[in-house]
Amino acid sequence: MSETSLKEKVYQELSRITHAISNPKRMELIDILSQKKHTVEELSKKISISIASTSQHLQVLKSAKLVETKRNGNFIIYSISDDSVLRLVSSVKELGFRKIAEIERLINDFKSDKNILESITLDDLFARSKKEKILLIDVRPAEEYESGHIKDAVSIPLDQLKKRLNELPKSKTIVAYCRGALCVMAADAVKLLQSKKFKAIRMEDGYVEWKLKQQEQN
Amino acid sequence: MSETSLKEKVYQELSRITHAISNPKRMELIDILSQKKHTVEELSKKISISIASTSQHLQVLKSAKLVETKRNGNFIIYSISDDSVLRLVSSVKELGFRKIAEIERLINDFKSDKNILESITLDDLFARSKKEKILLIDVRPAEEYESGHIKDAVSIPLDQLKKRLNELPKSKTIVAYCRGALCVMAADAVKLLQSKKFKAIRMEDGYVEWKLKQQEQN
DNA sequence: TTAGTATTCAATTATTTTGTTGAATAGTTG
DNA sequence: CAACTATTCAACAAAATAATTGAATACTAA
Repeated sequence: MSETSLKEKVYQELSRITHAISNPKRMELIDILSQKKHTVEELSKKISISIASTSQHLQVLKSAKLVETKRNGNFIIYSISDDSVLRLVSSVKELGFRKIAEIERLINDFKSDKNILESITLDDLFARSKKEKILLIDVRPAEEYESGHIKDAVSIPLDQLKKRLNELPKSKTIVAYCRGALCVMAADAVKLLQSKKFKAIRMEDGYVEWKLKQQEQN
Repeated sequence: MSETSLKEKVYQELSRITHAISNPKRMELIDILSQKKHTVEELSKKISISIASTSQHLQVLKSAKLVETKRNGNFIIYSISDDSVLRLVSSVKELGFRKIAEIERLINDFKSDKNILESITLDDLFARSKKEKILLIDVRPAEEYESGHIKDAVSIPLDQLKKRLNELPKSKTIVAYCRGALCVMAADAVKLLQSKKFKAIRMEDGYVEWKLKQQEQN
């Protein structure tokens, strides 16, 4: 009797974790925080709901220990609490991208809307970098790069790319990445570069995927 | 505009997956199905709610593509749809066992209630099996063993153990496993064996954990 | 075809969740 | 200390969820 009760409590606690990301806005919050720390106000703007609502969502995430807070001056900064959260989200995405026809359809629509053609994965990048000279560029906003980036990547935020083309070599293949499969910045960068006769290609994996891969190998 | 809308739809679909396991009963269903296929009626008994409710929960899981069905005679058999579901659940548990104080407390209560003392992990098992002679026994019900088991494990369901002690050697270390960290059968087996002067120890990982580990290595 | 049975559907009720607005709070900074 | 401000709390309405019971369905098997 007390046995089943204990068991039920454990399932209850476990489902509290998944409950925390069972809401689209909270899932989006976690995804945004995976890239970089943010204040409540910033997050509220990004997910387009009121500050009070955002705060409530963040508290759900916090009570499930998925995010943590730190004060900085007047602001409270939210961040992902642990890399195991990244793994959790990554496995949800894996399942979603693989099994849910609706998501596959959405991603294909997204790609064709944006004229996203060829792309490589992290594994492809490693393989190619052994055979040819590659320049890896991170086209996310500079703050996100500073908060963490793939080894050997150079920061060239998308909005600076046009002005900084002279920094880039025509002899190397340029690989651009941003926030992952659903981010359009790297594709835009590649389109610009290709129109200027650079050898450029998009990588669909981002910093988070690289970080998780690093850990696997240790 | 259509960009954010697409993004929102993706988060909505992703959260549908986590929503599916954001309920204790459904989490338990997935956990039960991780061991073995079941009919609706069997599942209903195991989670102690009505058949109609169980059916409805199963349909939520099915629409999120976490489980799938197959007819067998009069019965409809539910099973986990894909190993990526096991990975998802495993990452939820990892996060839960690591970060949620409440779960840690519950597990410790559980262990002390059951007098569960020493236990080893799969990694420990591999290491020890190179140094000494080990007999690995699977004490789950025979059906679960038949549905899948750790390589080289011998099936001795807990309720048969007493009668089959003569099959077991006193020279080897006996390692018993069942369904994982929250399953008490292996602990009971070890207690019985130790009282009969066997060298016995419990392994906290189960078949699911082993299966996921196998895949990692390929 | 008919009887039988496992499962699903429908309708209902109690409970929980989401998002809003406006007030309260806590902590910083001058 | 006092003013300021980012964040959280409280109260509410609308919507969604979980579980039950009883009826309907879909399939099997004789």
